Parts: sequence; structure tokens; C-alpha cells
Amino acid sequence: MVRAPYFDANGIKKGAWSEEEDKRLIAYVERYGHPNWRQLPRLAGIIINYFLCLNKCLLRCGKSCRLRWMNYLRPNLKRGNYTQKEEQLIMDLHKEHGNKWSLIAENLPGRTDNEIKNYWHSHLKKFQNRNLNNTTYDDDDLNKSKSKSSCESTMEHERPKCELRDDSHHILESSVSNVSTESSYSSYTEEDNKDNNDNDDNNNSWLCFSSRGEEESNREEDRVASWDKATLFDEFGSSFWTEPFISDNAFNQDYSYILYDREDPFFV
DNA sequence: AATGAATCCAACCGCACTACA
DNA sequence: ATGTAGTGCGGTTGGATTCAT
Repeated sequence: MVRAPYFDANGIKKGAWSEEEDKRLIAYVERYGHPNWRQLPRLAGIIINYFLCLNKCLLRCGKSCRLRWMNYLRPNLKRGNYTQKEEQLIMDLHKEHGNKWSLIAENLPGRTDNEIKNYWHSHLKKFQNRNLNNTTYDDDDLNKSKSKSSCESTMEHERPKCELRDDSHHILESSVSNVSTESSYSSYTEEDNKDNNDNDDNNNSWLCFSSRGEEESNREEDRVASWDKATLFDEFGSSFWTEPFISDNAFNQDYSYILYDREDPFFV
């Protein structure tokens, strides 16, 4: 039910997102937040390349990344059926605010403006029109309509009722909202480094390039080299790891020899 | 079984707004 | 005051799915 993927004249990918793209976007936003959507796809691509040793990028425009994240990937999104309470709330708020979907969405935690808009057009609009003079919409009408369209009812029943999106991404709150670059990243380095240190035998940060991935040793791109954190710092300067984004000239360098870590979320 | 119509929703597009140089 | 970049919002579209004939 999504548009077929394609590339526009500028080489930007459009259409449906693949699972791999989703993972890349999630991995990047988990790490750095999204202080700059426009640069995100390029940065997500280059940073992940360090681990993948592949010349792949997230070939999406920032706008597309933002939309995908906001409407589909971000945590705590509700999927599935709307409760009667939510439906009533949408009706009431729409009566009050009109097509201010973002405003309406603020009052429905876990629902996106896009989702509410779609739901309005496909389910609720007709009842609003029918009950224009009533203060509340007719529940019987709505129920009748739901059962009337077997297409709708079938599809709705297949979906879990008001399922809360898996929050396993454990994305920092500061990363989800509009935050400063520093806050999102520094919050990671302080907390997550500690976690990684606990888990990592080498007692390094998430940038630890240990010699894992023996099973991939046959792959050409998995050439193992004695890479360490210090080397990486030298390449970019220390500011690279304290700031979420890289200078443009960093993109022209060949880091294909960098090891990757399978357990790192960037490994997708 | 085949086919056209209806439905739904992820994704795209264009515009407006804000921040900043 | 002006121009530009980045972001958010609302309208629209594409196409998969399901239903009706």
C-alpha cells in the first residue's frame, strides 16, 4: 500500500522505505537526535559506512527522513484502532480547530497529525457532515458505518487494538524533540558510554572496534585492520566525536578499512 | 475466476513560518 | 531590511488490499 521505490533526477530515493533504511535512520537518530534533518541522510550514510565498510548512503532527502521518523519510526506511536474516546476527541477538536491536524494531534498522545488526518478523511468526515448540527456525533452512526464497510472492519480487526509502538529503541527524550546538538549528543556520551563500558570487554566507548565478525572474514569489505579510536580522532579531530556532524571534506576520505561491530546499532 | 470499484494510509509536494547571517 | 536554510503543516497522490458484481 505504498509507493514503489524510485530515484528522482537528483539521485534521491523516493517511495517506500526499506527495512534497512529504517534501521539506519533509527540508528542515527538514536545516536545523535535530529538537530538537522537536511544533513541527516548524508551523515547517517557516512557514519554507518565506517562500520559497514560499504559505500552506501541513506539516499533520502531530509524531509523524507523527518516524515518517516515522525509518522512511523519514532517511539511511543500508537498503531491500530482508535478508541471511541479518541474518535470523539477528534470530532470535538476538529469542530473547534478545523483542519489543524497538528493541534489535534497534540491532544492525542501517540497519534500523528498525518494519521489523524487520514482517519478523519476515511472514517469521521462523513459523520461530522451528517451530524453537523449536533454537539456530539452519533455513536450508532459510526458503529453502523464501521460494520457497513466490510473492507474496513476486516482490516481493522487484523490490526492489534491500539497497540503502543515498541519502545525498544529507547531513544533519548532529548533526541526526539527539538533539542540542541549538544544536549542530544552529550547525553549519549555521558550515559551510554557508561553502559557500553560495562558491556564491552575492551572497556572502550561505542567506538570500540574490536575484532569481532570472524564469520564475515571472507567478505572483501570486511578486511580487518588495526584500527583504534585514536586513529579516528586523528582523522577528524577531537571535535568530530563531541559534535554530531562532520565537515564536508571528511566525506571524501576512504574509511573503508575501518572495522565494524556487529553489536553496534549502526550495524544494519 | 475475473474484473472494476472502493478504501486506506504511507509518502510526496508545495507553501508558510522561523531563525539567522 | 533582505536573503537563505531549515522545519512544520496541510493537501494530495499512488498503489496495495479488499469488496462487489
